[in-house]
Amino acid sequence: MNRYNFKEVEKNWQTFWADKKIFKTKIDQNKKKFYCLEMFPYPSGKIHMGHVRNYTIGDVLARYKILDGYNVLHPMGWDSFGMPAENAARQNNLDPKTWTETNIAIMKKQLKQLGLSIDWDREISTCTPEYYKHQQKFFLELYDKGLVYRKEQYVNWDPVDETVLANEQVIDGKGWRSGAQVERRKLNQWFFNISKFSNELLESLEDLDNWPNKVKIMQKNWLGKSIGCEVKFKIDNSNKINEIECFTTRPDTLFGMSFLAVSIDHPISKFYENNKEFNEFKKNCSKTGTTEEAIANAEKIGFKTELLAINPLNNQHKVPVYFANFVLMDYGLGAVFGCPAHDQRDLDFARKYKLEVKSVISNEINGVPLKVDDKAYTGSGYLTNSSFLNNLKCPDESITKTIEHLEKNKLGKKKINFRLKDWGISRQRYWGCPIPIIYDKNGKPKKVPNEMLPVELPKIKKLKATGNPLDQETEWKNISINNENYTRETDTLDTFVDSSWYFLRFCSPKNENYGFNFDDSNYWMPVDQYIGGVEHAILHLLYSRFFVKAISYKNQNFKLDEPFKGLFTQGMVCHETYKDENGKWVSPDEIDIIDGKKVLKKNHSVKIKVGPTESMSKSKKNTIDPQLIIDNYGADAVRLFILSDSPPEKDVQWSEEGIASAHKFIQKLWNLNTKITNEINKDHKQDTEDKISKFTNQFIKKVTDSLNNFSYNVIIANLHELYSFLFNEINEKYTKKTLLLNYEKILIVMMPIIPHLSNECLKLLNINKNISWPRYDKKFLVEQYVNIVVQINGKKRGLLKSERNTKQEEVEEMIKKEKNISKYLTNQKIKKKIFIPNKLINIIIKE
RNA sequence: GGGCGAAUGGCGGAACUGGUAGACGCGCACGACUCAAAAUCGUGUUUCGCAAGAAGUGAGAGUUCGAUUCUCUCUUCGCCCA
Repeated sequence: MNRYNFKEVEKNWQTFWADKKIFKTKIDQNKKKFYCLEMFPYPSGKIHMGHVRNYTIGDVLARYKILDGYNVLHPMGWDSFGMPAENAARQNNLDPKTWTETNIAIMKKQLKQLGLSIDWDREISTCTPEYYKHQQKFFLELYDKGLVYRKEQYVNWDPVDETVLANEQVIDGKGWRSGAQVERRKLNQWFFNISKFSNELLESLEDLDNWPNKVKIMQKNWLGKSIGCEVKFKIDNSNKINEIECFTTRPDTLFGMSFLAVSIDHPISKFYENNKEFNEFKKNCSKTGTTEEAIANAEKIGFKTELLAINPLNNQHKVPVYFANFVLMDYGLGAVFGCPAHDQRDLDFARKYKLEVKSVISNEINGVPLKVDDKAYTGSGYLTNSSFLNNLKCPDESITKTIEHLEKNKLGKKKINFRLKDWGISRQRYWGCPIPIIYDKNGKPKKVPNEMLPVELPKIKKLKATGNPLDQETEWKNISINNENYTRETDTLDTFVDSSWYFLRFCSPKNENYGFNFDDSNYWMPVDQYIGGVEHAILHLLYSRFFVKAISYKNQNFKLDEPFKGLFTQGMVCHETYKDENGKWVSPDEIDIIDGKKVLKKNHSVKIKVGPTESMSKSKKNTIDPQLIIDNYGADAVRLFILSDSPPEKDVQWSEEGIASAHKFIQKLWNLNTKITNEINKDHKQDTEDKISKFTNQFIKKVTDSLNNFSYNVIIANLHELYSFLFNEINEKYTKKTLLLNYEKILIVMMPIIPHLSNECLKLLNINKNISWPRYDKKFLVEQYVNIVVQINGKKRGLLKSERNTKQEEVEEMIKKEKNISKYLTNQKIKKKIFIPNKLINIIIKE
């Protein structure tokens, strides 16, 4: 028997698909469209197993939909701006562009080796001027719509590297590269007004039925809608400041108030500009990071002013006003009132500054206030100690009633607040999309004129270790328009902007005047199935959703509520971890297995400690290079294995045994094909048609159902069942016609999973007609004989094989004849019988 | 601290709207082929028990004729937010 030469076969098919442009897609109004998109990769060097899994899952779906008669858009591109290129450039003195392009070439070749059904004519790369030109136009479009603005914002500043750090680059308050203590510094930054759409972003989540609930909840929490109240507090003893307005979600605890806290950036801070101690305090505050977590975990500190605020509910009670580090200017109004008894943060603050702690909640009507020591009480109960609010059920009734009272007396108003902040898009980096803004000599920002777009990145010979690279390019930075001198904006856009609209670009990747063509986007959008890692559950997906809403905003030609109709988040690829005697990580390819024990390859006597299975990462050295696997086992084997062991949404454990077994199975299917081809050619006279047709139709149903549920691991199990059925069944039993008819369908069903082998087998059978997804015939799904479970008192006591639709009385007769079952019934009184046709009979007897 | 989810053999996992728990694969054991090994093929493989049988889906309760599936409490783990 000839061995399957996967190298040759896979290469031939990949060449055929590429040369004939089999997966090139055009608009076809007569066909239903299906837009299948996987999150595009960052070109970091070569593909990793995570990519293999992501793109295999997508490819199975795309190929299935093509066969099922859809017009499928399945594109691929490169998220090619970003820090790694800049870091690599700094370390090895390379041009980020060259570095990126080299990586793209390698990874594209690798993706092709996986046999993906990609329309490569639509390939895009976000770092090309052809792409980011349109992004700059979008920026200006949003600028015109009032959705872009500039303001001062705190950033993480690394004083040694003289650069701004992203939150994840700050480790324990220190810069990831320099190790210097990170400071908070204010910089002028550009923002997208995403918070304008907070409510829409929240509400249209409801319509996303094909999104994982988990992701929707994460987005909901991120948006963080809270219903509260803005309350005005009169200031008693100042002739400059009359009142301070606070936002609160718990106005009902006003009678427990013991201080007012405002942000150091609050407008009233201008009255303390010359106060030495206040400036000292401000400086202290800048030592904490900018993340919510850092602020939450930092010690709560305050600066006491001489001001006294009055409780608006009784106009009597006076409390001190503090500047505090835990109040942020961009949440609510930058001012809160503190009720220590019922808020942990306020309690910590009150204990530190020895402020009053007054409990205003009791667990019964007319009860005593709950005692609060070092834990604030935030649960439910009834208001007490609260004058006319006493005995209101809290939190629900008490909050509504308090707000009603405040509104009626013009002391405050109901306010819906979101946690979501505007999206800061300025990055002090080189390898990103330049912001198309220039400044006149007064520093006033102006749009770069349309005819001067794109603002291209200048070539930089050597990136300096410190500072903002574009800021140092004086020749590029200074320009003159109509004899007026201007300086360019030297920040680039957050790379999340690049990926917020690439799915639109795929609809018309070559469109010249605008990022996409409306006819194209109307046909293709929304993405029917988006597939990627759950790590993008919040930011990337939220930003993309915002972008689509922002483009639709005030737009006659383009209306789209949501970019991604369906979302699927796949799990990670994991592998065992290994350590040697010294506790150093060891990679899987440094390991041999001798007598079932894992030992170090170089020195067979050194035993390896096997650690837990964890997601593949370079730092733990437990990565497997897909290239080696493709070379040794072939793409079909890789696809088969990466889908086989776990459901796609869960983590999968990569194992050497697993991939080897997948590879063997490919060989077995090939041998089976040879065997079947021989039988077909023999064209036996007898025909047991029903058996194979029944199997084939059930197989089609199972696989089709599993494809629609993303139960791809079950499909692989079905393939194994298929193999053992055909291998044992086909000998000399079928006519050529029957065998061909069924086998052809089976091969088509296998195509999405293992396209190379299935196509090759079909070719050898000379089947060239139009291939389409087979329909199953329901008549073959109905079994003539069924197994009926016999239970006595709910316990299984036997199985009866009977004809379909056998009546209860007949089943009971059969039971009487079966000694093994009827023995349980002798001399017993039957209380009850439950009969489910074709399934089960349960006989209840008296104990 | 809050939210969400998960828990099934030695391992990964399957089980449609409550109706035969453990499909399929890995591993392991035995057998065939072989001088031998690899490869391949076959048989077996939840636990206890020689067997009949009994127990069994993280633990405990509940609903039901019947619960891996539904409800409640708890434990452990994972993810997200703080």
